[in-house]
This record gives sequence, structure tokens and C-alpha cells, in this order.
Amino acid sequence: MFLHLDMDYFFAQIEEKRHPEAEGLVVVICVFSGRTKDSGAVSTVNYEGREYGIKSGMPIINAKRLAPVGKSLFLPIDKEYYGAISAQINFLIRQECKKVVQSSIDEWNAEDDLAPKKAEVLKNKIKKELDLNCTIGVAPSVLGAKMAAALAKPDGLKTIDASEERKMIDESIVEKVPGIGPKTNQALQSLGVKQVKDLAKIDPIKLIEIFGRKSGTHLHNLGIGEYERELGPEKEQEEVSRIGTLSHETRDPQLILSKIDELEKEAKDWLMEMKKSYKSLSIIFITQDLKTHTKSMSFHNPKMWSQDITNEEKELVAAFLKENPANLRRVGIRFGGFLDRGGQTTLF
DNA sequence: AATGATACTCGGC
DNA sequence: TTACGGCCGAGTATCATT
Repeated sequence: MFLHLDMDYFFAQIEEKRHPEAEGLVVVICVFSGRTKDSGAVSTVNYEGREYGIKSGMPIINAKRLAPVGKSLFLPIDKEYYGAISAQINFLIRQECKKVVQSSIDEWNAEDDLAPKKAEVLKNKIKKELDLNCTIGVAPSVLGAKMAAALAKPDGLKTIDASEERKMIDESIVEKVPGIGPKTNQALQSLGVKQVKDLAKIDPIKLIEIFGRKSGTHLHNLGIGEYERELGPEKEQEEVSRIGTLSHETRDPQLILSKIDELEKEAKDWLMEMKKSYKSLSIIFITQDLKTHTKSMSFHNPKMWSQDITNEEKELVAAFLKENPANLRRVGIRFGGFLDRGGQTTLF
């Protein structure tokens, strides 16, 4: 059996504990971009805030319009702190279950013969030791466990057997299936697919034509009730990136490069700490229409760190500006193709 | 044509 | 009506090599 553990409105719940006066208030965790006073997006909102229609991803300014005056707390995101709490939860889960895979800062999957019992123990332990609520789903498949958890939140625990799982997934609308986002949903609606079981009526060849080999096959398997029964191996982080918002929209290479320089320093701190060198470098460009573009390059010899903006980086920026006339709103940098460098601190 | 590496986009959280 | 972050991995497209 598989278990899926999901922390309830994680960031906002943590901040509720930090700010006891938040009791009963709408708590909104914000990513302020610094561009103007309230520019930025909502990361997480507690259930009180959801009642008012506040959602993740929403512009902060909209959330402020929806929130009740004097009964709301808008707080800046503090990822480092949430990461430390996440590590504590991670420790508790691994004390309890055999095979565990952390899938995001606030979600874990585990495979365990005694999953239903472990789930109960774990939920109580997280409450007792960290005073945090979570929701756990238990089912014969990884997907079933995740969807069971989604149905049970917040502060829930739901265990289902194979036939309940099949019914739950079959009758779910496709939009609610993890991995099916607005784009895939839109395409499925136009095929007349509403529930997961409707997928079984579509010719798999057609699904593959529309969604590609991997996703098409996956959708077909969902429709016929074939679900993943293995936890993928726990993977190491493969890339690190930092993105930031420019103080104003521009295509001035000087301004763009100085922002990249700032972001690069942060990303390199991470690389240093993790003792990684990298073989690939991408520059991320987000234009004023919020479309994302990238330019990247790879090196045959891994690089450890360099102090300043390199000529390669300047060239990537120049190449992008040459082929795209739009102003830039945000820029970012991404390093990948890691190689462990042991105790070595410099290279090239 | 097959394979592997690299470049780039998409979308979940 | 619009407004609007910062990550990461998955997947596909494209290129180089054989």
C-alpha cells in the first residue's frame, strides 16, 4: 500500500504558529516582487482566506481587494524557515516508514505494508511534536493515495481499497487528476472527455497523436484503470535556478546583466554549499507578456564558479535580444548537469 | 535509422 | 477588464554522431 502525506496550507499554517495573533485571521503568504509596493503573487492562503476567493498564483493586489479589512495578515514568504520545518517532518516520516520519497517541500509518498496504521501514527506524531496538521491518503496505488488525500483535506486521513480506488479515479473529473493542468484539460474537454473513465473510450493512437507518446500512453492507462504501483527512486536535485523581477521593464543589456549577476551570486552560493560543479547554463527571459523563453549552453569541462558575468552569458543575452523585440519583465539563471566536486573548492 | 546530448517549453506547486 | 512569483522536473524538439 502507498501513503501520500500532504501538509495542510503549509506555509500559511507555519506562519499561523509564528504569529499567534493570526488565530482566526485570513493569512496570505506573498511573493513580493519589489517592483511596486504590492506587486507580486500569492503563494499560499489559509482556509479562512479561501472563503473569500483568495487563491495561489493570484496577484497580491487582487487578494487585498478580496480580503476582509482588519482581519487579514499579508506576510512575505520565508522559504528557508519552511524548508527547516520540512526537514523535521521528513525525519519523522523516515522514522516511521520504509520506502519514502519526498516529492515537494510539503509532500511525501511512502510504500509500506502497514501503511494504514503508519498513516495514523504519523499524523498524530506530526501534530504532537510539531503542532502541524496534515492530510494523509492511503491506497493501493501512488495516484490513488494522492487523490484520496486531496479528497480528505484538510486535517484528514483516508484509506481506500482497490475497488474504492478504481471508482474514485474513474469518476473523478479529469481536471482533478494530478498532472492534468488547464492545457491538457482543455484538450480533453474538446474530445468530450469529462471523467477519467471517458478516457477508455478514446482510441489510444489518437491520444498519443494529440498528447505525445508518454502522456498519451499515460492517459490511456488511467482510463483503463492501470495505475503506477511503484515509487520512483528518490532523485537528487538536478538543477538550481534563481529568477528575479527587474525594477522596470527594459531591454537594456546593462540592467539585465546586472540583475543576472545578482541572481548568479545566489545560485553559486548554493552550488558552493552543495559542492557541485555544473556543465550547463541557461538564462531565462520573461517578457512583458509573461511568456518564458530560455537560452542555454553546455560545457565539456564542468565549471565550479567564476566571479563575474562571463562572455558566454553576455552572448546568450545578446542572442535573445536580437531575436525578440519585447521588453523584459523578469530574468533568471539556471545551472544544471551537476558533478560532485568532493572537497575541491576551485576548478578552472 | 538509431542513439545520445543538448536546447527549449510546459506546467505543478 | 486587468492586474502577476519563483522555483523545479518532465517532456518534446532538435542537433550531432555513428
